[in-house]
This record gives sequence, C-alpha cells and structure tokens, in this order.
Amino acid sequence: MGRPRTFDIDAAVDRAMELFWRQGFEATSTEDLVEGLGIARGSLYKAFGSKEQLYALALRRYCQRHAEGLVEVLDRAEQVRPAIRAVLLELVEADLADPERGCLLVNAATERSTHPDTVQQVSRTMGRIESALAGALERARARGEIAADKKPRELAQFLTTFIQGLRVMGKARADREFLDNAVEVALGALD
Amino acid sequence: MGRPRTFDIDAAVDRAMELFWRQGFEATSTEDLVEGLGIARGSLYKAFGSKEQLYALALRRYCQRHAEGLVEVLDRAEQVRPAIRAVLLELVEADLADPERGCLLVNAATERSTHPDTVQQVSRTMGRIESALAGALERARARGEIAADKKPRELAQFLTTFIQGLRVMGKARADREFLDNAVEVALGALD
DNA sequence: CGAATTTGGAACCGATCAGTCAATAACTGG
DNA sequence: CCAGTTATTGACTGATCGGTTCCAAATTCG
Repeated sequence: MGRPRTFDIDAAVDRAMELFWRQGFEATSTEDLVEGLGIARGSLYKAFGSKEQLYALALRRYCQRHAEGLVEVLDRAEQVRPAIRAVLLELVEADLADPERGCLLVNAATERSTHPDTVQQVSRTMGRIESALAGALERARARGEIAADKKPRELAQFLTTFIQGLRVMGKARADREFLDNAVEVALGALD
Repeated sequence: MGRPRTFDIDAAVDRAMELFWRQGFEATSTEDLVEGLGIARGSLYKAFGSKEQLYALALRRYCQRHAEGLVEVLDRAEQVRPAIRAVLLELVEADLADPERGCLLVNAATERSTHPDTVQQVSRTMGRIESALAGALERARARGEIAADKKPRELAQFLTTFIQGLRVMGKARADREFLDNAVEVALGALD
C-alpha cells in the first residue's frame, strides 16, 4: 500500500557508487548526489537515511561485485598463473584508462581510516580477496603449477598487498611500462 | 624591517603536515589548522595564502623528508638486500603503530587525484623512490648481491609499487603476520 | 620619531554543507 | 469514492566552510 517508489533504488546506489568512487566521500556533496541520482533531496534522505548510509551501501556493493568477480575469474580458470597475470594486467588497463578513479576500496581505506564501519568493510573485503587467491594458489600447487614449498596463503597475502600498490601507482600516473614491469616481477615471486 | 614573525614557520608547516596526514585535505578545516598551528586565522592566511598552498608546502616537506630518508638509508648500507628488508619492515612497524595515519603520499595520491599539482608532486616523489631503489639495486648487482640477469630498474618499479600496497594494507588493518608474510614474499622476488 | 610590517583576535562575508519538513501526489484496501 | 499509507518535491534550517578585513599592539629600520 502507499505510493510506489518511482526510481530504481539499485540504479541509484550504482550512481552513488560511481560518484563516491570518483570524488571520494568528503568531496561528494549531497547536492552532487541529488543531481547524479536524479531524485529530490527529500527522497534521497527518505530512501537512504544519510550520506554515510548511502556511502556504506555503495561501498558494500562495490566490494561484493569485485570480490565476486575475482572469485569467478579464478574459479573458471584452468590454469591459475595465467589467470592471475590476466587479473593484474586488467587492473593496469583500468588504471591507465581512468587514473583519476582508481579503486574505491583503496580510496575508502585511505580517506576513511578513522571510520570503523568503513574500515571493517574494507578489511573484510581484503580478506575475501586473500581467500580467493589463496584458494586458487592451493589448487595450483596441488596440480604442480607452482612449487610445493610455496605457501599459498603467504603468496595470496603478498598478491593482495601488491594489487593495492598497483592501484595507488595508477593514481600516481605511473605509465604502462612501469606497471607492466612491476606486474612481471611480482609474478616472478610465485616461482 | 617591520615586526618580526613570532611563530616558527617551519614548525607550523610540520604541524599542518601532521594534520593533513592524519585527516586528509578535505577533512581538515581551516579552524583545525588555526587551532593546531597555534596562530590566528589572519596570520595563517598572511603567511601561507590559502589552505591549498599550505597543503602543498606540507606535502612537499613530507616528500622531501621521506625520499631523502630512503636515499640515505640505502646509501649508507653496506649490503642492499638487508637494507631493503629493514626499510620494508620499518614501514610495517609504522603501519601497525598508527594505522589511521598511513602514508601522506598515498593519501594524497588517492584523495587528490584530480588536482594536477598534487598528482605531479606525488608522481615526482614516486620517481625519486624508484631511482633510489634502482641505484641501490644496481650497486647490489655489480657486487653480485643479486643475480646479474635481474634488471634493477624493473625490480625498483616493483618495490615502489609494493611499498604503496603495504601502506594501504596497513590502513586496512592487516595484522603483523599478514604484512610480514607479504614482505618476505616480495623480497623473494629479488632472487 | 615615523614609516613599514606582522602579530593576534574578532567580526564578518557569501557560499555551501548535511539534513528536515510540510504540502502534495500516487497508490491500495475497503 | 474514501481513508490510509507512502513517496516526491523543493523550500528551508542552522552550522560550517574557506577566506577577508579591520583593529590596536608590537617590533624593526631609517
């Protein structure tokens, strides 16, 4: 009962994600959100409660989408090493194509390191990335794709860390050669 | 001639650096600066012009201090590999001791990726870090400390990237074990 | 001395901030 | 058709934003 919602709430969260991603939390005003989401100020607050809560929704969506994406790619791959290389090079491409945007997860970790909710969401997602990589590397080791004396979990922790570094260097406008070189050396650590 | 300045301008920049470091540019208000620097609003604007300009000064100081520090440590070291390990583990300690602060360079890169001046400063500093590492690794190779077929510049680009990742994971509240593992795997990439 | 210059402090500026609210519109069940 | 419920809208709020201006006091140099 009651008047039905006239805008797509999922699409609105997606647009909010895009805005926060590109501009950060502080630099995105509620006016930006009103304009970007295409809904009135009052509706925004009725639907999402506050800027903080909308940010939390947008961040959660980003984390789910990207962690899921990684798991999928790694699970689908018949060979793990090339799959990981492909993932890293894809990140390089994303950074080169749109260096201002970077990674919302990294942006959240740095801009909002004093906000427990954001930190927890970021931390949990890093854990998921680590697990996805560790799982894939475990399978790779079982199949002899990487050396038996390597510890998948440690390699995964290294890769998780390296990935965040890639995103930062992308924002610092490192060029393709720099990023590609870094990726190749990093992959060498798996041997 | 005229009344001499009664506050230490270098100390003021240091305090501004600390504030921007901990809170970021947007989240640090001019009121925070007035209070933190211990000088009046008018004096602040007379001495520094604007919040942006003060931020630029603070960032430049951070970059000089830390890039210099790295060059010094690497130059002083008789063995390069242990020196690099020491540098990385020191960063881990810093992250664990004060995870909210992180690295001003990383914070600047992510928060202010749309501001050309900041991006340029960050980019230049990344270049200095890369050069310092590449120089040290070149010497290490000449002395047989690392394999002759390794390319110092590529290793340096990898390490520069990895370092930024470490700082992000520190902000994401990764624990000592995680960070130490990542460092050890990264060092393995030098072999 | 007198001109020059910087100080702290407070008053003040227009702009923008995040968030609220009352009136209105659109829908459902009776 | 009507009562009840919910969504939409845009004007509105008080607070805060970065920055300016004015002042009397303090200090230096010529």
